[in-house]
Amino acid sequence: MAEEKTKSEQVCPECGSTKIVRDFDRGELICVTCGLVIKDKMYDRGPEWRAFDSEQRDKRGRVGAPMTYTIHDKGLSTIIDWRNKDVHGRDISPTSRAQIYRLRKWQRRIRVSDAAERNLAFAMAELDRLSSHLSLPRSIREAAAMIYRRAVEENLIRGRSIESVTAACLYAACRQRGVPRTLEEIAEHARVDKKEIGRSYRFIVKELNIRINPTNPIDYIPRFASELGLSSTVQQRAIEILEQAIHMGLTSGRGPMGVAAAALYIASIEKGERRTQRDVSEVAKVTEVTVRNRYKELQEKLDISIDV
DNA sequence: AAGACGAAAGTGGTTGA
DNA sequence: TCAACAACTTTCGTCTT
Repeated sequence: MAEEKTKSEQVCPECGSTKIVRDFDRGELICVTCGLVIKDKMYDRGPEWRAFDSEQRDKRGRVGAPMTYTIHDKGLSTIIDWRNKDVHGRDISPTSRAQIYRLRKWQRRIRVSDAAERNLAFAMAELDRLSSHLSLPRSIREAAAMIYRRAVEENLIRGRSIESVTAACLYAACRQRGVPRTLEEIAEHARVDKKEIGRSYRFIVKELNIRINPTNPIDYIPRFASELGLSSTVQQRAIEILEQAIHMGLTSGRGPMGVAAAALYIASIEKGERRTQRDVSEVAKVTEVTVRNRYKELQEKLDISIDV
């Protein structure tokens, strides 16, 4: 996983350090000194052009998914009808008739590629919208776009909505790069439900032979920890616990988010920054019961005792 | 009163015949 | 295609702090 990092001018609220890097892969700002995740929302704001006066601004003021692309042709394409008559109803001479035939032929071709283009344009816009809402870095978008194009080439879109497929591609890209975004989070911003996205996802992954590693619970730790306002000490400990758990095979078959939540819960108590099961379960999007079951399990198998 | 606990029944997805 | 299955959820009553 490539980690692009650049300096920024921000000051860490935790330790006052100015050594803050931007992790584009995860869409997070991270303090190097104390490990605090400062902000995990890096929205892609606005367009890439600059406007130098108000007239230009008005002309270029559209940002986001161009919804009109969904409407067939926007009514702009030329129509050459099948009759060999000109606008006055007179017959067309044989010489120009041949020309008209050629025109018809090309028009048919153009219309087809037009539809494909429109499809792609809509899909890309949707991809941009989604990844921006989810604060995903460019690299993920590119990866998702690549997958989408392959899906189009292999005719995998037929029978599925563009929206569900784009969401599925995005999720696949996230999984591939180990960037922690859950299917649920993607579904929140997509206009399709989770089930539908999941179905498209499985289909595409299978058909395109995309190799995907099982989700690593450790990937979730920084994000969950920062949402819970936990220190880097706790994070470290949680990761330690998870490494042991993975080593002992306690994570296979378990939902990665449940395990991550449990590890954080234990770590938070150990380090005297206790969070309730409910708080932890909320950010991990699992139930308290699951957190309980997982943490009991970890506690037993790893021989961790918590004195309260 | 809030948090933690655990039992029991229900849900959606995977697997193997 | 169907049934068995494990993980997870929902719900709810009880105990603890």
